Amino acid sequence: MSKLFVRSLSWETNDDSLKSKFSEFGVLEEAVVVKDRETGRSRGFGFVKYTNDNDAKMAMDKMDGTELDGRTISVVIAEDRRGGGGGGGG
DNA sequence: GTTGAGCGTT
Repeated sequence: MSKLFVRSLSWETNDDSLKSKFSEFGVLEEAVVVKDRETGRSRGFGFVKYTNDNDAKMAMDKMDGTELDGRTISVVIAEDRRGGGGGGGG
């Protein structure tokens, strides 16, 4: 499993816009843009998960530093924040 | 009608 954390996203960037762009580097298992739960606006960052670890690194290396919707985005390996990790912590 | 560092929700 390879999850990527996209930062510096434009306010107009949506899940579809993000996917449409990253989908060119590999098959996206999930591409979503974190938005405010109240208003629903984009918080400026999103997540992208690839079905292949290689594709993830490719996109991360390729997309990172590029421009999206007019804003230079940053792509980095996202950490597993949600979920305490199956099997209980040690 | 706004804002700008960061790791989300079923």
